[in-house]
Amino acid sequence: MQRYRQLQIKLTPQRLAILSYLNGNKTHPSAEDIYKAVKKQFPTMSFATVYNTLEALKNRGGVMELKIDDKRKRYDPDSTKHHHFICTKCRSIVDIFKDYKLSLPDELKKGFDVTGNSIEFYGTCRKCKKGSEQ
Amino acid sequence: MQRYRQLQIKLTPQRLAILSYLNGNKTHPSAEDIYKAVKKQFPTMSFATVYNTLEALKNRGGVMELKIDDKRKRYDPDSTKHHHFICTKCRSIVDIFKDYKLSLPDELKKGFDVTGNSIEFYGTCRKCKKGSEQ
DNA sequence: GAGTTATTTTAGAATTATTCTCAGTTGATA
DNA sequence: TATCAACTGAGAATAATTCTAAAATAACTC
Repeated sequence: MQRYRQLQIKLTPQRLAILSYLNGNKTHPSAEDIYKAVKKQFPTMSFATVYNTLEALKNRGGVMELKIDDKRKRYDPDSTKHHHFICTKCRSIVDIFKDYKLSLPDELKKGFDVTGNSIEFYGTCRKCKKGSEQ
Repeated sequence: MQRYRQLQIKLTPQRLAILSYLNGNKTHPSAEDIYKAVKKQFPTMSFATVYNTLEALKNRGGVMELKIDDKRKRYDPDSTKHHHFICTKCRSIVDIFKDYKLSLPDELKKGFDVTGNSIEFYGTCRKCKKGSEQ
């Protein structure tokens, strides 16, 4: 919870429930996933609160917004630099921790400042591969 | 136009106008951009036609759907393998043609089949960099 | 611990991108 | 040039997200 104090946001019970749901969560949930989970504890929870909290966290680096799903935004509580593998069969998302050193092609090197990059791998995950081999 | 015949879709005047707008277009337009542009020639053009055509093209590899913009889908008529640079100041998107050989970290290598990857670079583009140096 | 205040919560409305519907039209093929 | 599956288009439907404004409250001060 120390971590949350550092966020410098008002710690309401609703926000703590959202933070606790996100903490260590590797499923890359959507706003709706979060809403549904937290609504169990706080039946009056509204989407506005979910989105407000996510916005506040985003601005403070407490969560990353992923544009991986073309239907809805997904959120990743791990804001340390990493990439993603997306299974094209089951749509699951796996974190990839590896520091790829990527530089722009020579003709763009001058003039462009690169501050970061994000890689998405596509393919078949372990589970789906096993499943199809049966 | 030879290229379009190969797509095996019915070539209606509306579709030809969309194809002609997309052909060589490096702006990564949204459905609305396409709609507005083509509506000039075909005032009765509807969004349904734009989306139908994009769907048909997508399925045949004639266009790529980009999840680069968190507000709306963007479309890229260049479906050859390439990556993108997104300027965090002016939001412009620049194509990056370079074949980065990326492999998963060792612990994921077995079990995962990678069929492709997509890289987004973030930073300041040439124009914005120049602008801020004035 | 009580008072103050700026921030947050919430229900519901509003907005926006995308998809759907279905009647009327048309490109492609024979 | 007739046929028909595929396409167009106006508008309605859907779904994710944002906005609104009144009531509630966390955090700060004394």
